[in-house]
Amino acid sequence: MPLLLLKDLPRYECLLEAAKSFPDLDPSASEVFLNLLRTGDEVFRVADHNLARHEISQGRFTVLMLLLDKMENCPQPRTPAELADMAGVARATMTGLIDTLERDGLVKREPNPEDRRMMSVALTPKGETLIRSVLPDHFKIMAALMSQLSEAERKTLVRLLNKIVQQATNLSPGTVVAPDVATAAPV
Amino acid sequence: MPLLLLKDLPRYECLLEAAKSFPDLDPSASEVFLNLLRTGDEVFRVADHNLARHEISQGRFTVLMLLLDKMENCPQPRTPAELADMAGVARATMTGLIDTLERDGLVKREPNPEDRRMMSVALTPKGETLIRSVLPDHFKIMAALMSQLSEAERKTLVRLLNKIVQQATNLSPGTVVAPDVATAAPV
DNA sequence: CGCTTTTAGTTAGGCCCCTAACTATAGACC
DNA sequence: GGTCTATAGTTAGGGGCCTAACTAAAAGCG
Repeated sequence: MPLLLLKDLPRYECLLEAAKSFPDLDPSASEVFLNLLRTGDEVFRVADHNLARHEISQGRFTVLMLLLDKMENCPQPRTPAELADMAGVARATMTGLIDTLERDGLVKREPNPEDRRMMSVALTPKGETLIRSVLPDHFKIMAALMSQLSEAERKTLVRLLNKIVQQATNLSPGTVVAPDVATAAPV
Repeated sequence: MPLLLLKDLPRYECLLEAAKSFPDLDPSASEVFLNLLRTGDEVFRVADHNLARHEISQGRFTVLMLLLDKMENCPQPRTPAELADMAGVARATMTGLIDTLERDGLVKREPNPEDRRMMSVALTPKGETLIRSVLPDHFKIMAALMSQLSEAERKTLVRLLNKIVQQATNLSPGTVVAPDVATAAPV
């Protein structure tokens, strides 16, 4: 839904050509980058389109999934802050999500009597019914999307993706990618 | 920036456990799915964070890149409709992007004298200066993100991603993933 | 106890993204 | 020529995402 990046990926030859005028451009790295964003976007759209048939978005789906406590063995978030952390969004974003979910009667907020700063969020019966009705199709979608990959290929893919995530988290705190970035001329 | 999906990915064992109560759940497929979205999101954030230092977003960056005609050999979009198609967004979205880019003096709209329904969009000198100032860092970011992958791994990754994209585009038109989807009980 | 810092959550404002509906022009066909 | 359809672009309205600023409660500390 979100990404917006070159639906028609530039041809690889074009990247190689462009590399001549941009010394920093690494053609194969750019190719992976673009394909990764594009694939993520495409997969996201397919899953989201299915969820939309049940009138919920990815964000709402994620919140409901996190609150579904019948998933044994998984730690159970209860507060907006925990939900935001696990979903990887800002707390203000989670406030908005819970607002609309509560408006639609899918979750319920209750104040925590022990710490009056905190809220406790829980699924309503209606919310649980909805999320359970969506899950089978969602699982089928995921299985269908990956159906062309062997088990070995899936393992390889996850391993390579994790290498990138690792690198991304290394890069994200400082965000300084090269010495000259800090001293680059202001625009 | 956009995705929102389980920053802390559920443990694989948890998926296996959950598979017992959800027959449609394919654990390895779900694992790939979640890792793919998470990696795409993480990579997107890193790139976006860098672009933000130059006061532009991914969407704006993409539009400016598409308009930068010094990339030889690449077809040159000129109208909002072409830009929208190549960027993979709705035309209304492109209208909004061009609105803000024009407001900031980075692009310019001009009516097409031959077909008065059409507009022609072009970079201003200010826009070209900006995009050129951003590119070196952006290329470095992409290279850094992929620096842990060998050339062979990059090829493998692109190949596997393309398998998924292929499957996603197969699935997207009909979106019916299994026979019982159409006949599922309404919620 | 009172003051400061920290933490939970919300509010305010903005951008990106969508679909649906609308305006205006162009093209096709009688 | 006049209508009917198709196309380009915009507008309207909504959701999700963000950061920054705010309120309220808790916790640390003299």
